[in-house]
Amino acid sequence: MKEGQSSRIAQRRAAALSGNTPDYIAKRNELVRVAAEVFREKGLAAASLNEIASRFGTDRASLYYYVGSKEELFQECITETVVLNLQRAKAITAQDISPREKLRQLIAVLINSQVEHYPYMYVYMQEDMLKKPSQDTEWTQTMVEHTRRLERYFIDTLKEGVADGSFRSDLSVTLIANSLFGMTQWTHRWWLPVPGGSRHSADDLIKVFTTVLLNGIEGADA
Amino acid sequence: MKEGQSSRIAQRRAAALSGNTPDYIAKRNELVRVAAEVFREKGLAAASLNEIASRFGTDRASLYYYVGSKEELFQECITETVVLNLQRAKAITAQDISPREKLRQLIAVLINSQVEHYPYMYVYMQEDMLKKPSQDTEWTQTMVEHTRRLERYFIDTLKEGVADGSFRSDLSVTLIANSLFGMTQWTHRWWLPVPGGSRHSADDLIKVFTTVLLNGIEGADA
DNA sequence: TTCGTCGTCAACACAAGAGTTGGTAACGTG
DNA sequence: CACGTTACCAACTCTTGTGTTGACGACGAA
Repeated sequence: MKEGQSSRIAQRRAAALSGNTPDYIAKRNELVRVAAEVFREKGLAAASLNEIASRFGTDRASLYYYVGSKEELFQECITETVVLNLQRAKAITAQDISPREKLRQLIAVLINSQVEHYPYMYVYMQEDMLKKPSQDTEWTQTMVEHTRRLERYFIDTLKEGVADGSFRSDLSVTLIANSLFGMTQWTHRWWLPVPGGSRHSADDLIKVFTTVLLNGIEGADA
Repeated sequence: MKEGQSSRIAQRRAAALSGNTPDYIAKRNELVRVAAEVFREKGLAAASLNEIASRFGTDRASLYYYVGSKEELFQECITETVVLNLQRAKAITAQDISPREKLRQLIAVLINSQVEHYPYMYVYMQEDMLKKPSQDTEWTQTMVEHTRRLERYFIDTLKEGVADGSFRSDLSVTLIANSLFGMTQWTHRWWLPVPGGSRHSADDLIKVFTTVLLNGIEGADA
């Protein structure tokens, strides 16, 4: 398919999309949801449109009535959640509360976003954005930028805590931030945020992560 | 290719392998090294034998003189390192030292293995073993088993520390172990263990991870 | 020099998957 | 009931990638 042209199915898709009918939108969202599940299970490359279509209860060709390409489907899975997380982090750091409380809330954002948008965030975690300098599309750029900004909120909060004496100053804030991301993001490998998926709740994770990070496991029983 | 049969190239490969010539072994190892790099950059599914062969400086068909399949190549990248880690963890926990010191050494094992066997461990990190219940091969089973055993050494050490009062008892040791794995394994996303790859050394990471985990960031400057 | 094996590769067969086409059946609306 | 829209799909093309074949030059040993 050439640059400016669009296939017939693309035209009909555009028409349906601009028509703004609730049914169409709803079904498209449902498709994205199903796709995200498959992406999570298989990874981007190994997930086939055949399987997605099958689980969606329709034919592979029909997917193109809702979405232009596999890549678009993947991107749909991610963008919304990332942007939302960014907004939340911004709101949290803007509050007039202690760095410790900010950090607690920031950690909660990461964990909760996995619950709320399950399985969207899983997809994002698995596909390494930094690993794709080759595909230097505008979308990729934006996502990398968003990730950096999110990281920034954590680092700024840590620095704030170091400045006011809440946090010790002999450890690199960058390394601490990465420790923190490690704890929270790695959950995608062992924790299923669905009822019955794990014997630990989201609150359990938030409690342990914040406790370990803020107080360490050496403290006396609280 | 049918079950018991083997292609001609497979026969010649077997012959070369049993011949035990140092040159052949060395070149095969070099191939595995190159393949691991590509796997790390692209992921298993997206890495093509074409690219691996190209970087290896030969034709794709020639790869089959050294290795039977893409999957075999992938498995070669992983097994050795995992087994070595397991041995080290066993030796560490068998020592007559404090749980704290055991934990410190265990963390060092994880980080150092990333340095020594870079980029092998990266590959292992990216391909989720637990995500492959479909391909229930013997090798997969073994790897899952090894992973569990490694986890066991960490959990046992944590329990030991809880028992002797070194560690607080109100946090799930499972969750703590997973926090710890998160910190260390997530490094594959932001840290390059090569000279000039990062401004943080392996020892920097080990120090911060152990400090954060054992003492927490709230302690006074040590 | 002759012969074998070593490492290589051009060329092929085969499979899987992405994206497109040109329809069609169903269904609501005039 | 006629008609347009909606959602769908059988069947195709095209691309990419894996694994195999058969042969060929190089090089060392007899």
